[in-house]
Amino acid sequence: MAQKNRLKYILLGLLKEKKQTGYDLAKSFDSDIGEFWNANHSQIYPLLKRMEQASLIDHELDTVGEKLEKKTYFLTALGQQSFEDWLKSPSEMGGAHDEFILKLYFINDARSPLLSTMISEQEKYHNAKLAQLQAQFKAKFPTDKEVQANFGHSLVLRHAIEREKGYRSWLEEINQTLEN
Amino acid sequence: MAQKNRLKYILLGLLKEKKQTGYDLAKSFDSDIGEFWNANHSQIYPLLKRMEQASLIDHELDTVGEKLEKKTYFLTALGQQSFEDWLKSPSEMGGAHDEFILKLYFINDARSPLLSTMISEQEKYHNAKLAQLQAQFKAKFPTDKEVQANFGHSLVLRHAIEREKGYRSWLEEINQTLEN
DNA sequence: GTCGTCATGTAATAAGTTACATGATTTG
DNA sequence: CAAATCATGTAACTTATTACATGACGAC
Repeated sequence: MAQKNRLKYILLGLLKEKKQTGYDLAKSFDSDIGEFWNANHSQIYPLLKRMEQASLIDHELDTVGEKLEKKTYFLTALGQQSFEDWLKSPSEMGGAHDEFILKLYFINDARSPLLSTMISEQEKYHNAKLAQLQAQFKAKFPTDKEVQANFGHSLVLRHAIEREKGYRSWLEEINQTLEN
Repeated sequence: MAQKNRLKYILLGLLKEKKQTGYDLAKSFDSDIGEFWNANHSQIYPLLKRMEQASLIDHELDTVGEKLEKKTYFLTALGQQSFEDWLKSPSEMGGAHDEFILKLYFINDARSPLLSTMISEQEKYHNAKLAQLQAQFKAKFPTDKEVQANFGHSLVLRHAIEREKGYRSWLEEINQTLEN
């Protein structure tokens, strides 16, 4: 995808919240934001360099132990501005990528023997996912105080939870249709 | 995305349903399947060539009018097999790309003045989208007969509809939270 | 002292977008 | 006869994945 460089803005956003290393940034995609975007360190490190050349970010060198140097990146004024501009720009829609749905699209016979295993595989996955997200929400937002302090984060998690609930009920609906 | 060549399987699936040209295939992404994947003709034409070299598909030349030649592609036995194998393989999860949610993630102050316009922009879009999808469903699947004949298609559309409903109620939920 | 994690990079390849380029046919 | 659509392709570029490569630090 030669897209609109969304990763750049994600990194700016993450760095705006807290100055951190490329390694830290890469880990961010393991939870929360990972529900809606992903990136590997091999994509992040070169991009950070380019962003620094573009004066969007800068870094300081911190030494851990004796030798290990790490680069802690932070936003410049230009980076701040660029990020705000992105937030204000209209959001582009679409881009859902779901391989299971892709497959379903091609199964036009409701009696296909493939359906039952495919669906139960999905149910298993999405049930686990839902449980995991709900646990995550409870852990991160136990009271309203945490929600207030991280409103955006909470909304995104809630969206992921709603998505999974919707997915699950859609799968159930399919099962019911199949039973008739 | 150096992914798992999902487009290849989509093209195989579409060609399995009906032999058609690259141009036709490109148009398929304007509706239905476009809810879950997209591709341009500039990606499709070269891929068709490679798929033909790999003996997954073959083509016949049809002449339209006096001069215009079009290549009508169809599956080979190998292509059939490759497609069936894909259907049977486990589906990989994740890959939702939603720029609006990405932005929300970074708006951690519930009082941000950006929120209201962003949300109403989204409501407008998703309401329109929902209406469009529902109209599409009614047009393509007016009775149970059509659903039976194109079960997979109907499920995918239903999923898109459920997705939009979920999105809408999530946005409403946000509005309610904001009013307090 | 080794195993897991921290930490940073590059290279090769694949996938996807945008722009360039051309020409025929159909519809109004 | 002009505009929309049909039809096919290439080129340049960006984005993303997988694999290769190295080494330090911390905990047990």
